[in-house]
Amino acid sequence: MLSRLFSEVLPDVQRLAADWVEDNENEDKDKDDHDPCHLGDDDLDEPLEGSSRAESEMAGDDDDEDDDAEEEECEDENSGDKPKKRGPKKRKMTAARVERSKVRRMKANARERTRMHDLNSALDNLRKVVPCYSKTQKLSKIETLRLAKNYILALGEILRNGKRPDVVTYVQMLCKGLSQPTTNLVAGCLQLNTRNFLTEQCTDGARFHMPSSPFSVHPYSYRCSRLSSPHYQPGSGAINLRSHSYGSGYEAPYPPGGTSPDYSSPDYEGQHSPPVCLNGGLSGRQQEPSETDRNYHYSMHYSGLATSRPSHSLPFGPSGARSGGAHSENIPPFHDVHLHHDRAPPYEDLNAFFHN
DNA sequence: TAGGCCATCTGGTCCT
DNA sequence: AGGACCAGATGGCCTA
Repeated sequence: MLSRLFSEVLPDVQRLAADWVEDNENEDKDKDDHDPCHLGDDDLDEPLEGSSRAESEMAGDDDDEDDDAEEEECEDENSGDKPKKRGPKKRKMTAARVERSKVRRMKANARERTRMHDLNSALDNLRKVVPCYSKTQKLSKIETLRLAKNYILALGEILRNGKRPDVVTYVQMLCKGLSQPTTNLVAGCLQLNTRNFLTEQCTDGARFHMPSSPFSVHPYSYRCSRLSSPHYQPGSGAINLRSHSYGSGYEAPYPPGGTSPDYSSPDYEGQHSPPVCLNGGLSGRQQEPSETDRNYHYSMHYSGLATSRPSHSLPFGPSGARSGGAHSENIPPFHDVHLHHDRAPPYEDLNAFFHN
């Protein structure tokens, strides 16, 4: 791959290098006739000089002897009346050296690209395991990290308390510090009307009570691979998401404290069949849904999504209450308001969530 | 058009 | 010495 890249680019690099050297030499003649070994201010090769040989060998460079000869010549001229400078010798930028430098830089660039691709790949994997996964409308990197952090804290809080929070509490925990679009997205994924949600947040400060969710959705009624769990009673008070017109591109979060997605289960359709739908009121980096997406899109409407209230005004903003862990003093108490899930989640299930 | 997000390039630093 | 990692700069794309 790299070798192919080099073979494709090398001729251009050589040509560019030759041009560059030619230009440089012309400039040198204009302003530095007295110093044939002058290196311009834009001599970017200096810090990378150390690795030149290995890479020149890689590039099949045969000009090293010439380079050395030129260096010697250069040093001889320097050894005149000027005092000798310590440290590494300044080397003249020959065409071969410029070429090697560019090859080195290209290799470094390729590595950096690969590294960033790996990083992005890891971020994609993270997006798949945090709430609201979407193939078409990805969370930004920073929002993914924030949501992941909140998700971990929320799950930890559930573990600690042994109780499941109501959906509003859960969403609020997830949305701490998130941008407005992401907050909308998360709330939408939980099928929560964000108008109520946000109003509740802002009128009740860091502590809040359970609002009446317009959908009466229990947070643990998301698609769950372990519906056979004795603790789960499908269709009992919670929206059966399976009967929904899935496909907004969003993946609901796994039931917090409930069950883990069983990727091996045929029931679990992974990230490809999101459970809830939004109406496009998200203001984030949205892409036009594909025709396929539209087929199962927008079955719900969140009229309150386009609120102009900045996210940082929310009581759970970055400077506001924090959740989870030892810094949970502002965590609202969890409420169990749904009849069919009003018992603490079995810890086996919780553990299964982390070890699926 | 401004702002957000992203990919890429680049040079510096640190580590093995 | 070479690679990994990092942060700054830059330009493109998209959306409000």
